[in-house]
Amino acid sequence: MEPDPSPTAARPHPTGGRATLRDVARLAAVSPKTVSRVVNREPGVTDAKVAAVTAAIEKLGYRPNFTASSLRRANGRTATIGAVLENVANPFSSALHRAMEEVARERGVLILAGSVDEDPARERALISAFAGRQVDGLVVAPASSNQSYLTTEILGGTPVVFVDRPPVGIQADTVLIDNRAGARQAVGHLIAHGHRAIAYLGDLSSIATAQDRLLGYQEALASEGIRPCPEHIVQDMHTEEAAEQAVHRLLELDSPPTALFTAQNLVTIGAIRALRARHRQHAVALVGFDDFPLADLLEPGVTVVAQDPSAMGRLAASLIFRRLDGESWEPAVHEIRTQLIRRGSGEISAV
Amino acid sequence: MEPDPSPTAARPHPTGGRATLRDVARLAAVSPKTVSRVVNREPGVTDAKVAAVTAAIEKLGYRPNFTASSLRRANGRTATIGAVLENVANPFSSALHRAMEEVARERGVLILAGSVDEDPARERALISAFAGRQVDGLVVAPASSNQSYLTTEILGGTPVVFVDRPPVGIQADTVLIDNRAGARQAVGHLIAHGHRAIAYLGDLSSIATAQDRLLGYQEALASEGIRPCPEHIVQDMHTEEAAEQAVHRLLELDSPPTALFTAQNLVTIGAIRALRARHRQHAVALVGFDDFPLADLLEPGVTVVAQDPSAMGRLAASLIFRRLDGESWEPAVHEIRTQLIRRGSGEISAV
DNA sequence: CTGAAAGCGCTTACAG
DNA sequence: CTGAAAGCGCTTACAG
Repeated sequence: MEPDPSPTAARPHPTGGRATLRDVARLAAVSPKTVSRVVNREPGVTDAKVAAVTAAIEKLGYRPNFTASSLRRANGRTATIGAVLENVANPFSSALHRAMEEVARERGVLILAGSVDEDPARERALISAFAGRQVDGLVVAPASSNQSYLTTEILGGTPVVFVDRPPVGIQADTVLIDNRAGARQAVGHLIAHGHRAIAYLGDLSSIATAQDRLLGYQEALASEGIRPCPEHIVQDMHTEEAAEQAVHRLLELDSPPTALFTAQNLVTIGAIRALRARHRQHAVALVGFDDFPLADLLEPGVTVVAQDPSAMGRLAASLIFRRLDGESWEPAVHEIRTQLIRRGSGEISAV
Repeated sequence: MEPDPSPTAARPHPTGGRATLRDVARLAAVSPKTVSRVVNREPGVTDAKVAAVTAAIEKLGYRPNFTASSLRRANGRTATIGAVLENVANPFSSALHRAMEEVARERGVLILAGSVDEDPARERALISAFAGRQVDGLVVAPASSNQSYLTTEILGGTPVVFVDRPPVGIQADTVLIDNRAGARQAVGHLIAHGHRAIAYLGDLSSIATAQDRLLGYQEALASEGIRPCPEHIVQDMHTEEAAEQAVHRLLELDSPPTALFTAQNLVTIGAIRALRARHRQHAVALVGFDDFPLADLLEPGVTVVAQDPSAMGRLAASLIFRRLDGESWEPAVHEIRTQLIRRGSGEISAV
């Protein structure tokens, strides 16, 4: 049995489906080429024909098929770029997305976005789906351990920019936070407030940014001649709950830390929950990596090293567009600076 | 001057650009149709030809042009749906987006998303750009005052679902929060805690949801025989700052409210800032409409009437897909229930 | 099991 | 100023 057409789905056109440029041409009694001229606002069509074509377009409810035109058009551009994000719903990714959209909109370009959720298979599937839809460029926050499979796209002339994490096995423009410097800044701030027993709580150690933040932590301590207690370094937490448990365990140690450096968003939140549960939020210092909404409304306010996802997104998008405009340069790494925001939790002094 | 090709952009194919199905056919010494069969995993091709084609694909770095194939394919589907959101970076929109993505991914469908920012012109521009790219369906959180211009799309057979706000001037599936009932629930909760002087603080009165929330507020009061003080009703706030100012003014009235019903997210945050600044957060009760991250970590925790954007997004996407699968029904409004979450701020009793 | 011809909706490259 | 022919990369509808 044929599926019933929707009751509201009357067909304005006898052949079913939408009106085409040809239909408009027929109704306006001109050639397809003339309709094309009118649609694309090319000059040199008599007013009478423009009027006839416009009327026919109106009458048939004709909408140009941009997809078909880009197949034939000289540059073949689809005016679409793909954004491979960690998770469109998390504040960092969605700020990136929004900033890219802003830059893209000025050029009439749309964004196709998708979430990877740290799944390498999904990274590849998304990129392949985007490539299949002929995106003009690709902004990728990589999750897999190697992106050399993208060589084909880059060789084919599609600009690719990596954000947040560096690519492996391939050269391409990359927009990163200076994670090491940011972590040094955070930990240095705690040291300046008299802390020496500073714990590191970080995300999956497989993630490059987590590795860099741990490095920065170690460097900051080393530069002050502090040797971190191995028990104070906790890695591989990817949820609030894991971080919460870890902080509980840390505070039950014989020599608990007096300060925490929480190297990722969810880890920061989890740590705050644990401190709250123990009524220690005004006693144990905390600096988090990555800002989050309402951090200033908590008590104490949460001191963070803030990233600037909007700046990253804007830069990533503009690199894409500059390449599409024909500019050319050797792929480079762009590092966006972090900013320490003092709100209280990081200014608790060691006793 | 011709733009220089990027130094890394060597051309694997003599004609420049990417390899096509034809190139593969030539290299594998088969017809284009056979390559098409292999690419689409159609049965009935000899192993030898499959191997030859696969090798050629590999050698040339061939990627099928899905856009071109959908132009010719019987159903013409692009496996893409468009999401017209308020702002991809706000938590409500991004939760909607994410939920739609989840449903879409199961079917290999991608999401094209864009932000309207309450600008009617952008709503139309986005929808037109999506339609031009032949999206299979459209999920729209409308900002303009009339959506009848979408009639053409719906008549053309493109499923359209409205979310968060009802469409005007057109019949289509719509997924809403029960704003009136939610507001009644919030205000009823405050009344149950002894409050009679309850302020309403709401978003732009031009927005349908804001109107419904005000109605719910008025109904809840009326049902208890309470007549609201006109000065306690403040509308048309669209930023945190505006809400903050408004709360300051309310608390300086001769008869200030003892409780606040903040009918939107940013308004809630702004109100909390004002209460904090006056150290009144434990004295003035507050119930917000719409949940937000960390609401439970503030002091007091923020009592809210929560919407369920994930449920809305899932439902909206599945309605699109059911229509695409050929199901048919009269357009209907689906109301998703709200949920009161008690966290402290709403349980402060009137003195 | 395989392929030649036609065509999806549009633009290019011409010719008049 | 206008249009007929060819073709973008692919699939359809056939024929063998």
